[in-house]
Amino acid sequence: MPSPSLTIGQLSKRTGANIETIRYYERIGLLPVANRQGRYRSYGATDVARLGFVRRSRELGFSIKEVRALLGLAAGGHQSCAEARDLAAVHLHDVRSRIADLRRMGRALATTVRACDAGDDGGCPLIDTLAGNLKFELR
Amino acid sequence: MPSPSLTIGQLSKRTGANIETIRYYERIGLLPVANRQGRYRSYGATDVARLGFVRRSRELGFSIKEVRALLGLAAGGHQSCAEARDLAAVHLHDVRSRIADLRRMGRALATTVRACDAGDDGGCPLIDTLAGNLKFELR
DNA sequence: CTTACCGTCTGTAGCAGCTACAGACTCAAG
DNA sequence: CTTGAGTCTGTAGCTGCTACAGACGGTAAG
Repeated sequence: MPSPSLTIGQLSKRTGANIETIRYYERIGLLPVANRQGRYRSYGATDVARLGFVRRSRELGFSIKEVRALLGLAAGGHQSCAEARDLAAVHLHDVRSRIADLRRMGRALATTVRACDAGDDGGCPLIDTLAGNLKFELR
Repeated sequence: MPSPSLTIGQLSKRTGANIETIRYYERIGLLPVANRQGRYRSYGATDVARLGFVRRSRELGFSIKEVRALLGLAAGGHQSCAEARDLAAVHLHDVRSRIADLRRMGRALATTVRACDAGDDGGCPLIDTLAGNLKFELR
């Protein structure tokens, strides 16, 4: 049997991707220009798979550019795996440094919030910190 | 003595904020419209302080909107501290959930990268995962 | 005096990655 | 026949900058 054809709305529900996002992906060439049934876009199993790939990649934090590369590699053969691996490794490194940044922020925020809760002295610890009265160091 | 007046370039160096960013902040009303010496913007101690406040807030990950609020609260009196604290607490919560997201990504990435390194079977673990062949779960 | 160079000015456009319309259409149910 | 849901295209908006282009100002060397 031929793959059952989905409307954009059905594809959206099936993949969790927003309709506007799907059209956006088509516009930027991340998804191929969809087949039409009349004037409506019509999707099959391949489209579901490709969009799923994109969604999962995005959920792992890959940029659109990286997703493009991954899609290319997915189509390629054996040694594509090494390239994909490297792409992921670089991205992982990036994710880890973003975590480190956020943790630094989190620590500074927690410190000042706690100081505010203690509410001991005159002045607001948070605002004083932001104002540069370095009772609490930012980093 | 009057506060020594700085050019935008000097202010930029002193605060670490990019020149274009300073003008951008002025445009969006985060900084007041600067005084002029002739046609050039001229900054004093208050400006250095205010921009410093903004920069530190941004480094803690507060959005522009939140920075606006914090600036307002900084000008306010005693009970502003509670509001500022709450703002920071909400933001901290947000930071922590972003960390959690990133950690999830990081784990999934690390798993697949390791699987790629092991390089046992046919097929690329990373690409297979993205393709939805769930040998390795994403979350 | 001229030329060169630096800094500044305004205004606008671009980046990522969507999201949100407006206004027109198609199609099926009631 | 009408109504409502879904879809279509095209464009503009969001956040927080960053990057020009093209003009002007001030200083210093030749």
